This record gives sequence, structure tokens and C-alpha cells, in this order.
Amino acid sequence: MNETATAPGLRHRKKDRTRANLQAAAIDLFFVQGFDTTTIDEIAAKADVSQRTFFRYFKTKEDVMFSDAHVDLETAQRLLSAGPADQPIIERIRAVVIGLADGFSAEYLGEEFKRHKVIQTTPSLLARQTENSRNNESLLFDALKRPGLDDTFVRLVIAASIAALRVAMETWLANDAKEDLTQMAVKMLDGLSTGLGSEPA
Amino acid sequence: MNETATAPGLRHRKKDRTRANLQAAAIDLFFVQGFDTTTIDEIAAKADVSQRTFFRYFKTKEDVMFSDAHVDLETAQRLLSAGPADQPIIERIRAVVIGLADGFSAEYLGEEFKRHKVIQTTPSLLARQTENSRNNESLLFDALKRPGLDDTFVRLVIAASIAALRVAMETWLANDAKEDLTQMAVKMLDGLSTGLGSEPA
DNA sequence: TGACAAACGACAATCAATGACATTTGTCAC
DNA sequence: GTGACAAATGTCATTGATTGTCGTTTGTCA
Repeated sequence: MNETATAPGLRHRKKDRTRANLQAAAIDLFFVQGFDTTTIDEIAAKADVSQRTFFRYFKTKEDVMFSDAHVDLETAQRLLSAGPADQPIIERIRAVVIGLADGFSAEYLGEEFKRHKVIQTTPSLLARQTENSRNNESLLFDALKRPGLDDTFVRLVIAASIAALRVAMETWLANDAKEDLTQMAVKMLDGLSTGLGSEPA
Repeated sequence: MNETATAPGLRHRKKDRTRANLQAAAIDLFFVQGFDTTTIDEIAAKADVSQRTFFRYFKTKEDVMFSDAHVDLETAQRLLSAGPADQPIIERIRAVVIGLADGFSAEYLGEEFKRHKVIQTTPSLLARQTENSRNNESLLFDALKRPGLDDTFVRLVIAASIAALRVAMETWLANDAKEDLTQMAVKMLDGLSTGLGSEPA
């Protein structure tokens, strides 16, 4: 699955560099002057390519913020396949979340923090992110559905779990990453598991 | 707050008519030829106004599908204010959902079915809808938060509940409105209340 | 009726996104 | 090396959403 081993070749390396340049230029500009007030022309200029080339790498202006999103999802799917299939769905999700978070370096979390800060403050990016969540729900459903179990229940668990993870992320961002994100996420999933009818003291 | 009582005047009536014309023209065109393949020029032409006027009534092309969304939300807020504040949040939400659904006529449900069908099949509308959900979460949070209760828990309950309602709506749409939407929604909320850890047979 | 403001049309400009075509640049077989 | 070939890019042009401006029409109200 990971082909980084075989010699990429000059052409391929240049492509990677161009993509990285575009992405870095875009995120930089979004940070300092905002998403809406940054034009594709500016991004292209900063990355030293034509405007047309930007759209050869990213389908839309929003995409440049989400092109790496599939990585974590694929990891999640791999962890799901590896885990035991016979325990309750929410338990499996919980395990995957812990497994995923295990691979997050402090540096990665710092990058995520910045990225999500931009997303949170930009309506079109926020919309795009939830669109991604929708796709993730479908993929997770395919991975988690089981013959004996009501499909709608599976969808409910997945949707509620993703919502819980989102709330954890938002709280984390709002508190400037002071708390431990994983711990908060797990606490929320446990809340779903136990039931929201019984409220904390 | 509601000024519809005082004689609207000719100008106001014309404005209402123009807005309604634009909305009807847009939804019609979206239905028959799709959202993306319908231009603002077509909508404006069909409603017999200039393209510029369209944007005087609706901020974006998507807005024309959501401009009435606030009505149900306001009803929900009113119901929330009316209900008892001392029961668990999820119970209050459940009661509001039932109260809201009580006001849905068969005709309204039919309209909603068509509208949501278009939304479901149009990525940009889907994105816009979830953006609305975000706003609703904030408003519901303000209405439901309570001094003794952890804010994050309140947010979790709201986010999970909205996710559950969305799954109910999606299931309803996928099954061509065969089941009872309210009943399904309540069942899902009960699932959240009881806890997702215990799976149905 | 006349002043005033709201609603509107007409025009132009910006920017995202896409298509078409020409040019440059790796890659690979010879 | 060298030439054929495909990938990557640049350039040019176009569509369509969105916004600003300005002048005109049209309710409203004294």
C-alpha cells in the first residue's frame, strides 16, 4: 500500500514538491489574511506556478486544506479490520480512537490545531469538513455493519460517535489545546455508551 | 416581533411576491434540471426580475433553499422555553421533537421530502445544511445550558441528538417516506438516552 | 402633488473553476 | 546520446457566482 519505498523518480519528486509548495503557501496565506481574502492567484504566485496548475493539484480552493484527510481515515479502517468484530460497535470505535491518537505526535497535533483553527473560522471550510464527515460515515458503516444488527442502529452509533468526536475537538480548540484531546474524546464516547439520560452531577 | 398583522402595504406585498416567485422558480428549476446546472440568470428570467435582484433577496444560490429554515428553529425554541427546565436535556429535546412534529401537515411533509431529496443529491446544499446545523447547535446550547451542568456534556447531548435526527431523516428519505418520521426520530433519541453500549437483538 | 426612500435594472468588475491548445520536461527504448 | 512519447505546465479564453455603483422607477406619506 505504501509505495514510498520504490524510487519515486525525478518527475514524481517534483510533483510532490509542487503540491507541498502549494499547500504550504495556501495555509500560510489563509492564516495571515484569511481564507476568503486570499485568491488562488496569490497562492499560485507564492508557489511559483500558474493559477491553472493549482487546480491540477486541488479540485477546489477548499481542497487544499483537506487533501491529507484520507490518511487518518485509512488508518482508522486498518485498525477496524484488525480489531475483534464481535464486540459492541461503540467499543470498537473507542478502541480505534485510542489507537489513532497513539500515532499523533506533538508536532502533528500542533499542525492540526492550526489547521482546525482556520477551518473553524471559515464557513465554507466548515461546510466542507462536515461533507467529509458524511463520507466517513458511509465508509465506517461499510466496515462496521453486521448481518445480525439493525443497519439504522449502526448508522446511529456512527453518527453520534462522530458528533461526539467533533464536540471533543471543538472543546479542545476553544480551550487552546490545554486538555488532552484523546482523553476528552474517550470520555464523550463513554457518555454515549452509558446513555445520555443519566446526567453528571 | 411578528409584524405580519399590521397592513403590509403594496410595496411589502410586492416584495413578498417577488421573493416567493424567485423561490418557486428556483426550486422548480433545481428539481427538473439539477442545482448545479441551473444558473441564476435562468432563475431570474423565470421570476421576471434581473439577476442582480436575485442577490438582493438571497445572499447565495444555496440560500434560496434554506431561507425558511429559521421557522422550525424558532418553534423549537418556543417549545423549549415552555417546557419544564428541570428534566434531563435529552428528555426535553424528545418532547420538543414530538411537539414540532405535531405541527407538520401531510402536505408540509411532502414538501420537505422533495426539498430534502434535492439537498441530499447536491453536495453544496448538503454542506450548507450542516452549516445550519452548527448554528442550531449554538442556539440550542444557549437555550439548554444550566448552571449546575457541565457545558461540554450539554454540547454532547445536543450534537448527538441532532445527529440522531439527521439519521432518522436520511432513513426516512432513503425509504421514500414509508415509515413514520417522528416515530423513528423518537426511537433514536431513546437509543441515545438509554445508551449505545447495549445493542438491540 | 411633491419630497423621500425603497426596490429595481443596467453595467462593470472580481474571482473561482474549467476547457483547449501549445510548450516544456522527465522517461525509456534504441 | 537521441528521438519518441507521455506527463506536467503555461497561456488564453470562457462560464458563472457574487459584489459595487449609479441612475431610474415606484410606493409612501405629509
